[in-house]
Amino acid sequence: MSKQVVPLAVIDLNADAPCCPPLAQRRVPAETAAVLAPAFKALGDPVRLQLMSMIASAEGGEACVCDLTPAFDLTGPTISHHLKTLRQAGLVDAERRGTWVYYRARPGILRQLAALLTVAPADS
Amino acid sequence: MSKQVVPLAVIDLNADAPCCPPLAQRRVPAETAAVLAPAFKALGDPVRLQLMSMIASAEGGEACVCDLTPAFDLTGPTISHHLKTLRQAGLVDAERRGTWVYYRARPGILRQLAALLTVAPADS
DNA sequence: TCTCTGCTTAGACAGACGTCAAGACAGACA
DNA sequence: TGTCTGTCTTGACGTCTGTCTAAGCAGAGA
Repeated sequence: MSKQVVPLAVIDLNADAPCCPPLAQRRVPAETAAVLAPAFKALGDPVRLQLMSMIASAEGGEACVCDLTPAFDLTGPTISHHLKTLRQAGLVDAERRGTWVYYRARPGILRQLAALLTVAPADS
Repeated sequence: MSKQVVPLAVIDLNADAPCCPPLAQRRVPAETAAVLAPAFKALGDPVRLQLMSMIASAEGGEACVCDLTPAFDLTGPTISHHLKTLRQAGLVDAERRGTWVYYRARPGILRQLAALLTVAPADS
């Protein structure tokens, strides 16, 4: 797992414009890879991928933990742990309002990742 | 790490057309998540992200292991291990020609992943 | 056939990850 | 204020991952 999350902020993960050219267009520099790989890693678990999707596709753009937890055969702490991983990867934001905690997706970084994976329309 | 790679082939990772609507549009079903998460996981390491980029952006669409290995401060077997991971995730293909082994990216699955991460242009 | 080069596989080890149980904390309501 | 509900944090345990060294396998050339 080559070390741990690098807290580099050289790349603005919240910017709307893609930070980097597509992966297939130019070689990704080591610094960029170190920043973006943790985000891919966070999406590399089926539970987190579904959580991310549930949050991003939720009405109003945010989802309550109380809605997320029952959707899985996992305990509350485990879901909380996965949500923390998504938060640390910069993929979601959390906010407590009263009893419940609400999670909201950060579209900026999703755009960065999508842009990086973009491939020319016809060359398969 | 929630078990191991699921060998499901319900989703055609080589199809050119996206298999699934964007993650932020509709909730990703468990089966889809189980198939696509390993691909994200494979990209979740800085070394593999760079390898993938070097292969996908190489002239002629393919890269020789002999060109990839010297680009990292890692031993040959370690690079070979990472390439195997990318291969098992369906992200690249390998072919031996004479003495050297060449790796080629599979644009289909990259398109699937990019499509899944696609976000509406303006909602951040 | 023999030897050399290049890549993969096998085995081992340290560290990270996924999961759970138990406890702590924050807010709502009587 | 006291209690209840709901969520997060902490600690522990088993498994997986990333890396290395050593060994094995496949072609090329003498």
